[in-house]
Amino acid sequence: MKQTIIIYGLALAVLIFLLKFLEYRFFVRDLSLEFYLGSVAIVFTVLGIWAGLRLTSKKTVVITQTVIQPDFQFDLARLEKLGISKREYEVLELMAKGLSNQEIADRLFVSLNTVKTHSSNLFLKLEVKRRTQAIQKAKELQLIA
Amino acid sequence: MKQTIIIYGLALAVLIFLLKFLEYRFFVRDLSLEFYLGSVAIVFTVLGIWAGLRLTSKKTVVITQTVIQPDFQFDLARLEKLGISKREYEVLELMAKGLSNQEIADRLFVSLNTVKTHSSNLFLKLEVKRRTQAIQKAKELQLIA
DNA sequence: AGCGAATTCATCCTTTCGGGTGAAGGCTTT
DNA sequence: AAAGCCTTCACCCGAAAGGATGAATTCGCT
Repeated sequence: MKQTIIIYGLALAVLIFLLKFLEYRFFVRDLSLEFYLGSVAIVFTVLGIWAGLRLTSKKTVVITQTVIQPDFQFDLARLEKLGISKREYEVLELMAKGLSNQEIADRLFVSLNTVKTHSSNLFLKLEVKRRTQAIQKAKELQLIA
Repeated sequence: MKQTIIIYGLALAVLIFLLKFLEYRFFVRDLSLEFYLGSVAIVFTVLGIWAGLRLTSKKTVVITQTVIQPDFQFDLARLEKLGISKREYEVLELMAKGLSNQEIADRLFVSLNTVKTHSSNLFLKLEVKRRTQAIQKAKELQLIA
């Protein structure tokens, strides 16, 4: 979250700079105000869409590999029984990929503290003490692949 | 999709109307251009974010799939190629079971420092940075079950 | 006997984890 | 409106993990 704001802020600064630059360099004021506003609107719409995408992007990596597999089915009932939320599950997935809390935070666009909260709750719900055990147990319970 | 575009268009129209209205009613031109632009930027950023969310929140289906390897066999050649020693391998195994360094030390009857040395060397040889990654990579390489 | 690898342990230091607590805002249900 | 859960974030603190380096001992092999 903090990172996203920072990036957005930087982009904003750059854009403002560009606008002022254009304003003084090419006398944009001479152009119609509507055109000016339109440009700004378009740019920020795109920026907004980008931010929106970043904030909700979820990489769905499909591992394709042959071999007969006894289909792993997403046991939602099991998740609910343990009271694991969607966000916590996302953290669990990334955790199982070997990412550090900071890396998970960056990927989910939340703060490190948030990830720590989620992981702590995860450990409680999975009744484990460490992330390595959480990964193990999650695999045993077929919560993750 | 279509609905989103329509709503976006309507919102756009309303905004334009509002802007023109403000412009003529309250002489917004007298306000600083920066303020005017800022408002537009903010509004369209929000609109963009909203649109981005609408366009992507359709359905994030997570396709998970397990891939189990046929029979696992101890590939000693692979171990040697990586230069992983017996002791390091033992540490790796216990590590993969979710044990802490201290627990591994107790189980192997060595000191904590020794385990840390082994694990550090393991990380170097497996070219990873954390134990979770080491476990992953070891499984990929079929070094462990 | 000697060389090299493996094993063991240590110290110092930094980073990462994890526990505990509090809190704010959003969303849902009652 | 109130209650409850989810999500987010913050702060503090201690434990665990990891990096760098040095060193002693043992073991296998020539």
